[in-house]
Amino acid sequence: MPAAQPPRLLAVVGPTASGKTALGLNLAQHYQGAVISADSRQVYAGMNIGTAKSPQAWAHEAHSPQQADIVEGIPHYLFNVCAPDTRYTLATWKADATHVIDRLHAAQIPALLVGGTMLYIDSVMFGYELPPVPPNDHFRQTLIAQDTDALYRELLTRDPAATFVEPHNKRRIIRALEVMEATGKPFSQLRRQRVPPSPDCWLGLFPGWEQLRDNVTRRVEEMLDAGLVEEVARLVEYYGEALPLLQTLNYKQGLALLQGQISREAAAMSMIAATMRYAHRQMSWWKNNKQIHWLTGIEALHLKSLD
RNA sequence: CCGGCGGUGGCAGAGCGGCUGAUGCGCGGGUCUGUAAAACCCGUUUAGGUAGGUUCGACUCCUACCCGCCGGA
Repeated sequence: MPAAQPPRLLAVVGPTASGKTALGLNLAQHYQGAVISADSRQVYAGMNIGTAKSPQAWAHEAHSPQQADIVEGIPHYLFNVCAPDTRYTLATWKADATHVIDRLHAAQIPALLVGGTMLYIDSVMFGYELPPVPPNDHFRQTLIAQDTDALYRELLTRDPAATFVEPHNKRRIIRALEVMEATGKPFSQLRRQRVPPSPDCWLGLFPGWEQLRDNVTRRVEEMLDAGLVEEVARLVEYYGEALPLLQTLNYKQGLALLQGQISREAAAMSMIAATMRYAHRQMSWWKNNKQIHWLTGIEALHLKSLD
């Protein structure tokens, strides 16, 4: 629970369409804080409607990560910080978020980490120390053609403790090999390095599956009405239909709709199903985090009187 | 009305006269340290239109009927 003392760093998590954006905004207004979006897709300029960005934060041009978009008077960081054809990963986000948090703390401004990208939030809240190994496209390309089983055997040969890497998850196996290639150290060792869990507060918002489905259903219609297909058309025009980000939830269906492959009704149904699936994965992740104080939507409405 | 083709799990869709009837999707659960709205793993408990027949044994062969699609009168 938020105390009378303003938090330095508060994570507001919850599945997509749970209402956490509104909750985060309310809390930020209450504490006179700033919001940092912890969302792997909202970082992209030009991906506005399908990522459920607040209309006030819609943008087609990227700006500096240190610059905030203002929503209802509250600074929101890490929206629109790169173009859809650039690589922006966990490490990029963590570095940007850390800089913003440091600056906010220096100015005594509470930072509210609001978003649904589980790994991103954990990276900051648990202080992940990521191996300083940027993606090596050449290295990856040479391995991607190889047999997954052979790559896995090589991984275990080089690092017998790396059994937490799943045998068929080629992407992760290659990443582990990439890190070892660059550092010469076992991947399992590097992964364990982390600072003690942050004492800061976690707030979770989950209104229940039925309510969530209602929210999602409504939001999908709103996205289509707001011009999701036009947004997709714009992305296709600028970056081509092979843009990997077009495989993102909502954009994938928007593309199919744009190309006349499915009806609007079918697109909406598919969007709802995909979003609910994502929500399940999110909840599955947070289930293990005992630090989260879970709220339902109704409790969240009364938060202002809780301090 | 005649002829042809087809009816398999929630959906799509294979093989086979006898061994647990694939596989994909969906659904449920899970993993997670540089693609994470990604990637990967596990599960989904007696699924063969109906009625007969042939056979030691039929989802598989035969007959009739029902239903669907195509073509012809």
